[in-house]
Amino acid sequence: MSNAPMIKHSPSKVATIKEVSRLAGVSISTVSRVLNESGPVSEATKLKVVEVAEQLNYKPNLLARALVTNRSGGIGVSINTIASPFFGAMLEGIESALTKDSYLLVSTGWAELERERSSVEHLKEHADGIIAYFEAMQEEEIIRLSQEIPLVIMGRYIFDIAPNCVYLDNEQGGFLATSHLIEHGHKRIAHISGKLNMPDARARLQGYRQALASASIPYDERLVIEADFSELGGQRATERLLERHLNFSAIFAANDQMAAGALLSLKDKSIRIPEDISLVGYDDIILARYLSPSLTTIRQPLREMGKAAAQILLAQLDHDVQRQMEVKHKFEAELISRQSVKSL
Amino acid sequence: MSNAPMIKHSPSKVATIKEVSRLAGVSISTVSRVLNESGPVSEATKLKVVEVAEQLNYKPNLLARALVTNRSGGIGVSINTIASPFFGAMLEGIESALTKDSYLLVSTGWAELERERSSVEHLKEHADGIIAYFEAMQEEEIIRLSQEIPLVIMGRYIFDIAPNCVYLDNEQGGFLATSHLIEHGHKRIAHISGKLNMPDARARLQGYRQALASASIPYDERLVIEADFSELGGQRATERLLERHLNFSAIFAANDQMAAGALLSLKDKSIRIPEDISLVGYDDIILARYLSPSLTTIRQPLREMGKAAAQILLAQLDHDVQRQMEVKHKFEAELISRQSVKSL
DNA sequence: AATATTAGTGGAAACGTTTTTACTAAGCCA
DNA sequence: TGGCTTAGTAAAAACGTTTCCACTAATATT
Repeated sequence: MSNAPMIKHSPSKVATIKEVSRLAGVSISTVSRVLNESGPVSEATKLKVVEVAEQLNYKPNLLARALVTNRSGGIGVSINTIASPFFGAMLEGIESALTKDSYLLVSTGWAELERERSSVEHLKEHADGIIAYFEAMQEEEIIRLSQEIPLVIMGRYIFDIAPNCVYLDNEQGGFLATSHLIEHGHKRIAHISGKLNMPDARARLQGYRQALASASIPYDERLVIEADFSELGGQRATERLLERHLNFSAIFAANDQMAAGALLSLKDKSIRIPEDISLVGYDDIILARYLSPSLTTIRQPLREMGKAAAQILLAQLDHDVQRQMEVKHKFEAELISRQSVKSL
Repeated sequence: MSNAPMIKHSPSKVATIKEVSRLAGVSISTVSRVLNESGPVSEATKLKVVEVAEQLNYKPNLLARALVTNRSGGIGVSINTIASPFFGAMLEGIESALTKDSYLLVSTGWAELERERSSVEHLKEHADGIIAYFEAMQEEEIIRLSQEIPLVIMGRYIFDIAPNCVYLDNEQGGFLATSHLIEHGHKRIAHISGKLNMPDARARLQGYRQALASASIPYDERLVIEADFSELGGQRATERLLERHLNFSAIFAANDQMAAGALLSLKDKSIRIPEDISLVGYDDIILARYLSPSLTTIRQPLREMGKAAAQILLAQLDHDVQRQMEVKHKFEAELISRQSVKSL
């Protein structure tokens, strides 16, 4: 390393509005008016100012601007984890909706209450508004939080702050998945649910029950098992399910990761998919396409939802209630049919 | 929506340092000294100030602080895309190294020159320093950029700014992958490389050649084909490779996505893996574990590398050259052995 | 013709901090 | 005892903007 080159940082004195005003022979306020188009300026001075600004390569100091306008442009996003196709897609959607002078600020909460709290606390100090996917935090706390800073909640419907929620119709999604299996002749359908303290998990289970009911299939609670949305959880749940000897012909897992776990367990026991047991997941993460067999699943329009969340937040920051309402809040799930389901 | 509740934002006047000073009966500067421990203060006043600050729930306005210190705390990260296990892991590593008063600012460049430029241009205005993974941007431009703002480059070694590079020894990685195949008795080994204008791709190819040479296997350029790091590219490359009828028994693909594409192509032609052809990928993205057969691959310690990049940048921002040098810059690849390789 | 509006401009306040400078009183060394 | 350092504090400058206010000159309105 001793022969490694040293990097010289040219201090490169950046031009301030003051220098622009001096060189253009006008006042600071006039420069500001020209650059922000915030007041009447004669064509001649406008030209002059723009020319000088260009020549000096003047870039307004965003910190100074932020201080006086009390708007930094930061949009904070709090999610469970970054390295997941689920949140990744959401983030991409959010980023796609950002305006030129806003920027994306990411912080992870790891689905733990304390970390979700500190994540959001941190964002509160730096961002103008927050988009959050909370897993651990309870409604009451979220509502309180939304009184302190503009907040859009993803993946969850909370009545008190409904205009600030972007969510999937999970009941419809659960219904869709289960109906798909029923249409393929399945009657004994197991369900691996997520943690039932989460509204998402409850809604999917509800959709499952609805679909059964619509087809006049009796609900058997022994066919339903609660797991934790993780791959390992899916594995364990499947094993316990098999131990019950309930003779089911299909499984609907409340997310793809659990479905992947189920797949591993079944393969382990030499149970063939879809010949012996059909499998449906939920989320359509990238993985689903690559599993073998590829996984039939429910797709959430995550990018669109992320985009909507950002649009709602930006509208709210502009106090544009109209625009905020016009954005779509409730999204519909879609069934992606692949190879893990077979007709009985 | 007409019955949707309205959210009332309590303006919740936040306390300023001025009010703290008034209530504590001291000057503003004293408050600042207490809170930043930046000067001598008597025990008595210290206590008083802390008490009042606590009582008012005083939080310094970070924008004001940033203006005067000329440090926002923002760490900008420019990457190809967020929704990928590769960059996701990197981001997690970066986030893990951030201090309490720095925050993560993410922007995507989509591997296109223009977008990489605007991404970084945007970050320059908001962040104190930047960590970037550039795919399209050329060395010369990167070097110039690094003179304008503290910049750490990931996944690439650039001599002129070596102390600011965090990268994998890709030659060693290519060597590892190829040697693994050779150890399993393979002699005719094809290589699907990435775009060869990228140093990573060149280094991996170089490692491949080194391994062949070490085993005294002659290099056959017809066994090497250039693709673009994408799944589809891997598919096409495999098909072209097969058309050449070169009778190879193994493929080393320069990343997992191309390996996944190769897998699809081979399955399509009813070629069995690993019985007929062995396959090694590179990167160990999550996908690799789930492919069928699961993919033997080369792992980059992405989290560690992201963490190192952040540490280097933070050290540099603190003008701590010592600390900056102590962080590891060059990382070693590791072979992850799974089911896609079989002895001949 | 008198008055009200408006375009166009500059000066200065304000945003909420950190930091520099200046001052006082006390302790120390010679 | 007299000058020198130092702890402890306050006042004020500085950071670089936006925005409010005041002013002039020109134009429009009555």
